[in-house]
Amino acid sequence: MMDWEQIAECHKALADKTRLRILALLKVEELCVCELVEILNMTQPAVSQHMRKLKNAKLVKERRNGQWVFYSLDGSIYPFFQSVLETLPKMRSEIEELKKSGRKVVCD
Amino acid sequence: MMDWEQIAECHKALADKTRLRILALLKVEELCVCELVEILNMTQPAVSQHMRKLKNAKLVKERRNGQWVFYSLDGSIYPFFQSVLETLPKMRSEIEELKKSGRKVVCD
DNA sequence: CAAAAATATAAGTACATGCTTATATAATAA
DNA sequence: TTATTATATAAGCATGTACTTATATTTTTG
Repeated sequence: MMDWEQIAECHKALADKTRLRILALLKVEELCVCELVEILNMTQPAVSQHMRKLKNAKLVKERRNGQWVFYSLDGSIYPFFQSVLETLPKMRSEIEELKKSGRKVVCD
Repeated sequence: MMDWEQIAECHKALADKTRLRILALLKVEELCVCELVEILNMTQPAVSQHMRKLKNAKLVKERRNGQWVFYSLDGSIYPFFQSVLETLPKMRSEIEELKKSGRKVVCD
């Protein structure tokens, strides 16, 4: 069973418009920080700090590939996480824009 | 469809240990402020301020009966609210304690 | 190795949050 | 009507949050 503090921590991570948008973007596909910087039009440290909060709350996991760090959804420890994600507005078009602009990171 | 700001507001309301406990208590039955003050062992203004946040986020609704204001769960506008509630630790025993101590409010 | 690119961390600042105490409002009871 | 009980609101304060700019770390490339 989960304790009060941990459930509250999870909702603190969800209690910010920018982090909700990040989660909605990761629902489409994994993304690295520099891609999120482009899409969200925010500074790199601001995005990095949001990712740290999401990671500490165990809502995302990271995977390093070369110079990039790719983030993807996790959240499996919270039974309600999936249904929170389903409520978020769709962000597919923002990622399409990124691809069209040629700024999608391609590696491997 | 719900906007980012409103979803974030909802999670801000859920991002506090005390408010999560209040919701878990209201899952058992509707309660008035003075009962919550007893159970949570907090000052009355502190509880009132938490109830205002929950009400503004549309997670609870209020019903006045005489000098008491009874709060009960709402949250129907958020598709994920029910599954958030199901994750919360049980609080049935705390309300049993209140009844045994003779501090349960009886009216009508 | 030195330079470049991606990311993380640190310090500073403005604003939000959760409590406190004091006071206001509302309904009931004497 | 006056006192009592329940609740709400307001102001003040300590702490937390989300950004900023500056700098550190990590990996790749020449």
